[in-house]
Amino acid sequence: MEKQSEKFEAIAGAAKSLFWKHGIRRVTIEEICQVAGVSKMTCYKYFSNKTAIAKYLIEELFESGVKSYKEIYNSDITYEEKVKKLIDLKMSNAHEMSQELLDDIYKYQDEELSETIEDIKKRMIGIYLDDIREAQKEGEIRTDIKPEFMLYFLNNLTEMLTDQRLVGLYPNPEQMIIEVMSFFFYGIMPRRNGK
Amino acid sequence: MEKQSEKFEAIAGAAKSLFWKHGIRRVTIEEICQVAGVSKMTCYKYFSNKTAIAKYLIEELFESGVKSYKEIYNSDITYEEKVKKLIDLKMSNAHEMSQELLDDIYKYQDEELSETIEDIKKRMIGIYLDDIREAQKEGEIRTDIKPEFMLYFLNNLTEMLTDQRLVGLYPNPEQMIIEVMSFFFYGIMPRRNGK
DNA sequence: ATATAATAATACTAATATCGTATAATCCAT
DNA sequence: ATGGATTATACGATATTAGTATTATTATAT
Repeated sequence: MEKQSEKFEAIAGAAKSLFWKHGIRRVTIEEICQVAGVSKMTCYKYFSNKTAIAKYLIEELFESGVKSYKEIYNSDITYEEKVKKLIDLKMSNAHEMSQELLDDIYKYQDEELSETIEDIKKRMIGIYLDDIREAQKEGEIRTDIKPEFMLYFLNNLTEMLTDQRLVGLYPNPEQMIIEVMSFFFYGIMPRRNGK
Repeated sequence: MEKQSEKFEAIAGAAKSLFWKHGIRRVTIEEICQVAGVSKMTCYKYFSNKTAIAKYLIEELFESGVKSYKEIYNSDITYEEKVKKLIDLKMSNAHEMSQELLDDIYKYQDEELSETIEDIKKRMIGIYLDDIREAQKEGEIRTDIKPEFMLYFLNNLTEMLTDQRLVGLYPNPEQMIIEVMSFFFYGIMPRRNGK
C-alpha cells in the first residue's frame, strides 16, 4: 500500500464516491477502475480486493477524524468551548459516514471489514474515555459521573442534534447547540454563579 | 398487470425508491421483494422481470406528468401564467427523474426500456408541439417562431433554472423565474405597452 | 532514439450472484 | 376445515464479477 501515488489516490477517490453513494456491495472493482480512469491490473497492484479499498478508506477517515478531534481537544480553550467545537465538528462531518452506509457495510457481511470497524470503534471509545477521565481529574467534569455514561450521553446528544424534530424548534442550528450545551453543562437547575 | 393490489403497490414503491436511488442495474429482484415485504413468487406474479417493473414505473410517471401538464394547460389563465406554472411544476418535479437516473438507465442497455423511454419522449414532444402550434393559432405566440425551436428553448430554460450558477444570481428562485419568464416573453428590448 | 518501467487492453477461467421456477409449508378469511 | 393466496426453501440455468495472464501501448529517463 504505497501511498501518495496519483493512481492510488484516483482509485481511492473513485471508490469513496461510489461506496458512499451506493454502499460497498453494489459497486464493482471494474466500475471503480472506470471512474478512476485506471486499468484493473493497476487497481490490483495497489489493493488486493474491494474490501481492502474499503478498509483503507475507513481507516483513513478514522485517522483524520482523530486528528481533528485531538487538535480541538489539545487546544488552549475552555472545556465548554472544546465540547462545543467538537459538536460542531461532528455535525459538519455527519455526511462523512452516514448510518445508512454503516448499515450497508454490515449487511455486506465481510468479516474483515466488520472487524476493522469494530476495532476502530473500540479505539475511538478508548480515546474518548481517557479524555473524559482526564477532564474529571482536571475538575472540568463532576467526578461522580461514570465516563461511560457521559460518552453514551454525548453520542445520544449528537443524534438529537440531527433530529429534525429538535432542529425545527430553533430558528437556527447555532441556537440549538447553545441551548443543548447549556443543558449539558448545567442541567435544568437555574444557572449558578461563576463556573 | 392488475393494478390497485396492495402487494403490487408495495413492489412498485420499493422498486421506485431503490431504482431512483441506485439506478436499475444495481438493484436486484430479491432486494425489491425484501423491501416490499413480499416473496419472490408474488413479485413474479405481477411482473415478469425487473425491466417490467421499471417500465411500469416510467409509464406511470409519464402519465401522471401528462395529467398535471394538461390540467395546467387547459386551465383558464393567461398563456404567460400557464408557462410560469408549468416551469414551477417542472422545477418541483425535478427530482422525479434525474438526468443521472436516465443516464443510468441507458447504461443499463435494456432494449425494451430504452424503447419505452424513446417512445415516451416522442409522445411528450408531440403533445408539446401540438399545444405550441395551437397557441400560435390563438395568437399567444409569434407565428414566425418554429415550434421545434420554442420547445428546444424551453428545455434549455428548465435546465438553466436548475443551474446553480444562475440560481446564485438571485435572492430566491421566484425572482429568477420572473426575470427569465419576462425575458422569454418579451426578449431583451425595453417592454412595449400592453400585451 | 532507445531501453525500461509502468500502465492499459484484452482475453480468459473460476467463483459468485442473480434469475426465474418448482414445490411444499403456512397463513387467513370464510 | 377448506380453498386461495402467500411465503419459504431449494434448485438449475444464466449472468456477472473477480482475479490473473498475456500482449500492446504509453511515458520516462538516459
